[in-house]
Amino acid sequence: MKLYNTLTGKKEEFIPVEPGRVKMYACGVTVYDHCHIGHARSAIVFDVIRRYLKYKGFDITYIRNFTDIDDKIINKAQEEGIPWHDVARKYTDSYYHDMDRLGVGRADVEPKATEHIPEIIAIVKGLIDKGYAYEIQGDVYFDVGRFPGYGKLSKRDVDEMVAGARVAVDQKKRNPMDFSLWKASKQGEPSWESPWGPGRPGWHIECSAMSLKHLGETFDIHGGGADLIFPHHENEIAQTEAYTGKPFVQYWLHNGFITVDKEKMSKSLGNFFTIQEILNVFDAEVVRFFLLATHYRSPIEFSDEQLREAEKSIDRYYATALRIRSFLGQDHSPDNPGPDAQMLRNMINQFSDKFQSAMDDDFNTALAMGVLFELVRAVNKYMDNRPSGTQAVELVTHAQKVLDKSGGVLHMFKRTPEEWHQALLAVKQIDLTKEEIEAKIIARQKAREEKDWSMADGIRNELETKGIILEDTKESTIWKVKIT
RNA sequence: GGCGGCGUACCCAAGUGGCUAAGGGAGAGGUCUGCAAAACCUUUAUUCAGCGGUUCAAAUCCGCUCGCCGCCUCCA
Repeated sequence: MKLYNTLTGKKEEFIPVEPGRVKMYACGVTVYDHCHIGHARSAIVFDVIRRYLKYKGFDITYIRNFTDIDDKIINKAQEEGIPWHDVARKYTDSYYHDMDRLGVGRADVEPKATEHIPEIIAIVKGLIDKGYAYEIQGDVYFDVGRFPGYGKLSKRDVDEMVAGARVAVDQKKRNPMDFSLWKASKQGEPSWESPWGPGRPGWHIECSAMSLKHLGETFDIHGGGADLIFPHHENEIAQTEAYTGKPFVQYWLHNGFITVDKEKMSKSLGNFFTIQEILNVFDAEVVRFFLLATHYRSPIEFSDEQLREAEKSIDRYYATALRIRSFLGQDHSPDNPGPDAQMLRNMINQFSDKFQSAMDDDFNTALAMGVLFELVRAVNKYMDNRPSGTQAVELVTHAQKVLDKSGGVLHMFKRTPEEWHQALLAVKQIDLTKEEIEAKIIARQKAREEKDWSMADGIRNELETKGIILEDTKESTIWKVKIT
């Protein structure tokens, strides 16, 4: 298995520190607002990576943190006139609500910064003792000049950064690049007692404290959005390695951004769509598909059109799933494996290898989904010839199994076709119940038996104007939500 | 200014040295169907932003040019 390591700038063979075990940490969110689709991307990408590593048989420990104390949370608390911890709780709840809907699994440990204050203080103290940090008027800064590897992740040179610095230099710092480990609290701000007086953690130290506590000094994978490379992850490396004297992380993984009109979606530009907004119009699985149809490091342009295409693809999958089920439920007395049996058998045999080699290549979910849809087409083609008999049943059952298994890794295609259409009924706000539709189908069926085509077509057209498509098969008539 | 990345068909998107350049959407034609829809088949890139180079061989490596984006400030 190869993965692209930001630290080396290359795809590398994945060798965990401890054979068979993977320790992974992904930066979560600062809980000061609702999550947007960019947060969803990061969460889903690492969710899939986690699931795939598990599928490969690794014993994985996955940590994803919450930053629950921060300037933005304090500001939000002032804006809303509520205590800061209520802000944190409110948006933590919102995060869970969104992620549960998107099928993002809970991490093994989901630590919060405020639950690790003693650990944070211990590290800050240790860094001061070792001469890597200094205290001024209750603030503690990391002395970047003392850490020779500074810039190795983001490929930056400290002197050049200082020369090009766009941010006002804090006079208290020895070096403009030095960053906060501990911040003295102002009057009325949340604070914790520390050897440097009342204060709160700096911006990066929490991740060091939490990963150290839950994963140890050196672990395998650390992930997050590409915007965290600098300064967040660079600073994490500096403070953690300075503190432990050991390598911090083996593989750094960073997901690309979501763009709108080619520009990065971000809070400051205001060009973002919250997860809730999108889930009002599209099913969660559509969002998941949309995000996984592109390699995780590439930018994704956000658009309704792309989401609609994702919706069509999923619909195609469930249409096939329905066909498979009805095929398997049929009478299979004549033994006729059909002309494409060998072709399908070959496809199935190759499928798992192709799927895995796609995923093994830096988690290429886009390619993996291509492989999946190749098999979908092959199964449809096979069933088109109306094969029958035990061999045919065995083949189609096998195809269904391998599709299910790889769908499980992506955490998609888990529902029944009925559940999918039921979900679409809700999300498209179609003013018909399943029962009403089924009653119409029965009425139409009667008309069809009487060869009253105008009546039958009238019912079909009536449903179509309401967004429901009818499809007549040999066995029955099925309904689907119209996708445009 | 420094560093990094991207540019593949009408659209989205895999492919990073060598079999016919995946897959999806859209369009066109066909099979099937009471008619449809779905499904399937055929079709849409002798070509991968442009130019030059390396090589027996390049979309893939190197150089230059053009265009776009990201990070350098909180940011997934």
